[in-house]
Amino acid sequence: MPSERPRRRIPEATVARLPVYLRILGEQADAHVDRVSSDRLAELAGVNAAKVRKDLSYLGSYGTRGVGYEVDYLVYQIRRELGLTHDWPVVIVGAGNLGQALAGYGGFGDRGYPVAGVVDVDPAKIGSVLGGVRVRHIDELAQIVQARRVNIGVVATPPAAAQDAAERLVRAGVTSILNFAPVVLSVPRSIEVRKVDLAVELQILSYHEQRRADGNLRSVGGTGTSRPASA
Amino acid sequence: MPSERPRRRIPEATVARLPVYLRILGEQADAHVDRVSSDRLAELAGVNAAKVRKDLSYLGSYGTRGVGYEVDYLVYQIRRELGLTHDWPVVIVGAGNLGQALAGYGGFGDRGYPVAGVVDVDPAKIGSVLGGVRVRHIDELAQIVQARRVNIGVVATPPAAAQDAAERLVRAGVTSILNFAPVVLSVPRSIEVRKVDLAVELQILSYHEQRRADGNLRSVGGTGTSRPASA
DNA sequence: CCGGCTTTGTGAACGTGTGCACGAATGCCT
DNA sequence: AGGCATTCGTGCACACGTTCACAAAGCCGG
Repeated sequence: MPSERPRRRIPEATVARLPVYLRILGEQADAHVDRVSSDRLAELAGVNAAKVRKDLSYLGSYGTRGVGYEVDYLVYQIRRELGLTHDWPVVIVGAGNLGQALAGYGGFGDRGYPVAGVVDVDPAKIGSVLGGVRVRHIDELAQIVQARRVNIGVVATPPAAAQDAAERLVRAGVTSILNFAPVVLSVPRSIEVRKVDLAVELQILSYHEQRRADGNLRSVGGTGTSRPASA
Repeated sequence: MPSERPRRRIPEATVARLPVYLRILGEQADAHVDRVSSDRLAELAGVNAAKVRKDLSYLGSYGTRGVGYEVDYLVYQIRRELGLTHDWPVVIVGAGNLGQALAGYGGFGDRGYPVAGVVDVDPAKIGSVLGGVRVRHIDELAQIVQARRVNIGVVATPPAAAQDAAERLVRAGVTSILNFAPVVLSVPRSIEVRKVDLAVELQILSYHEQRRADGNLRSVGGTGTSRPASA
């Protein structure tokens, strides 16, 4: 058993793919498949086989030449690298539509990210219960973060409140933020921020659709009685 | 008035930033700011100024040296490039929690992506009304797509149903898909797919938290039951 | 025990994205 | 009108990411 220390510095692009491999490997394990080749894994993940091998090689040499990778062992190694050997409680700021949906969504705690708390500024929302958690006032944020040792905060506020929410999270001791507000958060460099923005995704898609249209039917060259939708 | 044809192929990385610039510029316009420099825009977008200039240069030469960019004009150019001069109706497959949330979420149609339809397989869900749209049976998908000229489909089904949903969307004529299911969709290369996956985002964050913990308290050489220190 | 088959791990080439640094263009002030 | 300060546009070098191609390493059949 080669229990090497996983040497470091995994490229970001690889880190972003590891969760995908992990999910696929989990499915394979459920299907009682005990070995996969990089080729097979690549096919299932929709990427290149060489990329799979290179990605996995950052974890260490856990494959067997001529055979492939043992599913269970690989699952274990990826989970370890992603820090999934224990739970990471999260705190949600904002109990509006999105915050409610997130807290209510079961597959949050199920997957190792239990909701340690939901906070809001609106007194009307405080006290209501979301996904088994009572909504508390945002002033209690620091207390929750410290008591439950929360490292990850979720910003689910309206855009105008997002920056303040982020600052409160940072002050409370959170070091990673998942931001759902369509706002660029300004936080210390040491804080890790990821953004989920529906509007951005749709606009990227419509860009491609637009190109498609431009290319195909160039006859319709309308400079356009353009109908701007309210940004 | 340099009304050039938008020539060239814009790099994906740039396309992904244009929506961010666009939102910021919109805010500036609302605040009656009529000119911005690349420096200012970079600050607001949280990126490098040279990157802003290079990104904008792909749209054409729309700045004025020594002065900056005219906000309104830039907004217009970005909107044009992103295909936001007209609406892009979307169809949502899956009327579960997520589908309901998406359809009910106002800022969908408001931003140029009206919900042309919501479909599901479950007879129990059909007929209910979400965000002003009646849920219809998935067999009506093709009809909706053609009648409303839908190019963008949203997959909001459980994982097991996602691939089928994608195939139906493609068959119905949709050419771009926004996928919320934690599944790698297999579709023709010509179809544009974007994925939004909460679990992946959280796992990327916990990876970084994990590293932080590993680095800080190296004394706990353990198998990973280490409790992360909140930095 | 050897030769052939399979599949990993990785060096090297290539492509994409980033950031610096500077020339070029423009407005403003004297 | 000329000089100065400002800011864009972009060539260039470097970093990062992807893909190819192949030697190394392991399994299996005879």
